[in-house]
Amino acid sequence: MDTPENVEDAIEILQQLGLKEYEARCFVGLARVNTGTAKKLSEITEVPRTRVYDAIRVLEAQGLVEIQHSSPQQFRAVPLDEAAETLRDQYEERVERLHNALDTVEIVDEEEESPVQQIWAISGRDAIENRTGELIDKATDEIVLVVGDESLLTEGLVDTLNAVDDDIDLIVGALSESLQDQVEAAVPGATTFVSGLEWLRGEELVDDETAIGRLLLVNRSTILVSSILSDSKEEQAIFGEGFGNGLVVISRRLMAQGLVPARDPQ
Amino acid sequence: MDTPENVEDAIEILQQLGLKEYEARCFVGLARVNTGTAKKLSEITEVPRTRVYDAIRVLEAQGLVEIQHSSPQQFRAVPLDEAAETLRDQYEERVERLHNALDTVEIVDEEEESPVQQIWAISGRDAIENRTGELIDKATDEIVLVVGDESLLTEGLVDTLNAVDDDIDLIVGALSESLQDQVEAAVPGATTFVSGLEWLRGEELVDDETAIGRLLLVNRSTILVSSILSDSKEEQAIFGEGFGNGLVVISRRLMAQGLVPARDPQ
DNA sequence: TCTTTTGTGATTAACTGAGTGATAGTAGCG
DNA sequence: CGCTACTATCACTCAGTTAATCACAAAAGA
Repeated sequence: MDTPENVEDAIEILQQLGLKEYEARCFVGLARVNTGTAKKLSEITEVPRTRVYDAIRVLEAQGLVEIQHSSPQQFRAVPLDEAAETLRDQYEERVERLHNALDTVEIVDEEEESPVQQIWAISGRDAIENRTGELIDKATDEIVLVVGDESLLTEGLVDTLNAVDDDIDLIVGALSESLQDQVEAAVPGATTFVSGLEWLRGEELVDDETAIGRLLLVNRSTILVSSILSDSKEEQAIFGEGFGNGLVVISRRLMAQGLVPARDPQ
Repeated sequence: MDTPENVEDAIEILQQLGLKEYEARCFVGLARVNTGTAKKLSEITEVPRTRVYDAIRVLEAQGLVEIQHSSPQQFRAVPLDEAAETLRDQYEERVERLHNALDTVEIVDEEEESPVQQIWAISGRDAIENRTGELIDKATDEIVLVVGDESLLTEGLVDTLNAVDDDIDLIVGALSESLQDQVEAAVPGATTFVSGLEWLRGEELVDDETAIGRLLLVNRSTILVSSILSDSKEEQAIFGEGFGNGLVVISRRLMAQGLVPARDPQ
């Protein structure tokens, strides 16, 4: 009995959302019993009974739990949808306040530098997807995108691609035919092709623990390449701007090797 | 110089969003300078230089910062909108995973109890507003709402009220004429009135430090009363269901005293 | 009245994060 | 080259927080 898989998951997620361990355990406990006393909760959640009260109070203050002030006190969790909504509201408020606070100070000192060879690293699926979207939105001439994994072809990405202006060349590659089919179906406006990316093998650019993620070249001058660590599944990317950028050299090589149906190799 | 008002605010908010102090300081620092080295950041943010690297790495892993692996390393913050979007994505993912995890276990034991006199307490503006919305959505016959403060008449509440079915009596009271006017303008379908809520004075129900928040009676059987602590501005509510509920007795009293244009007192 | 349960507060232990110093690797410069 | 200054990483201390346990008073039930 006790602590099924998902219960532990839920507790962990709640902690990521900012709750303490006891608070998370108590909330999950309440989500399982509709209503309960400190004693009952303590038994279910393995939280010391005397600490349940504190945890519940915090949860109550956050609007996640209701308290019935009888003796013994009864507790119950707010319905999950409501709780999620409350957390979301809280989050949105904070982001907005952050936005306001930073907007008013971002005006700062500093003389400009003009570095030439900038290559930046970013991590995280969400961040990379957002950056991909930004770059696509800002394209004026040409977009070359190679998608390395099915899971990267998200709804958001598809929407972004379909919103691309007609007079921009949109070329989307895939690592397999099935992926290509998916791309073709989802993004009718794109020219698609299949690329094995064999050029990556035999190079020291990528080792066995790394799978190709995505590859984006915008206007021949901005490029983003990502990989997915096979163990952690985390996505990492490097990103370069400027025509003279070293990364762009790599992209030229891609062209030269016929990876991409280049139309005008310089 | 150093640490303008808003910078401190931003740092605090970022911490609420889950960042550590150093991480928050570094992010805000980067938001101010576009690009910087550890040394520069250390000067701006007052974070020990040797700790900047750790903080930045964490930020990078979360997709909030980009790193240029040169020597010296260069850091820069992801554009604010992008960062906010990334944080939002992260949040949504977590809530969804939480949803999934709890949905599959919420099926739990427990025999039912049938308590009669349940009065529950909930706290927090967002939570109470959500609960208010839920109750209004579920109304079938009558909604009586008294809004005690202008700040509570939020966009969300207005939308909820305007979505109420036509054949449900919707009666909205306000504490002042100006508030009433606002209500009338925002919710054309409602019958409005002004109530001074003087009945509260002279009772021991509310002390000087507490202002009336909202008062909601749905179908004559579910009631929610909230107050706003004048010092902390925190909203607290009590909430009762069931016709025989003691709170409903209070609502009858409201009716009897003509607070609400009752149509059928008993 | 007595016993059990319930709620609160105090106390300790374990941990995490803030702050500091030591050290190895890297640039620049004579 | 070889020096110095700087950069990046690591190891460590100290403080504040959180987890965990205990002691005790108030309340409930017998």
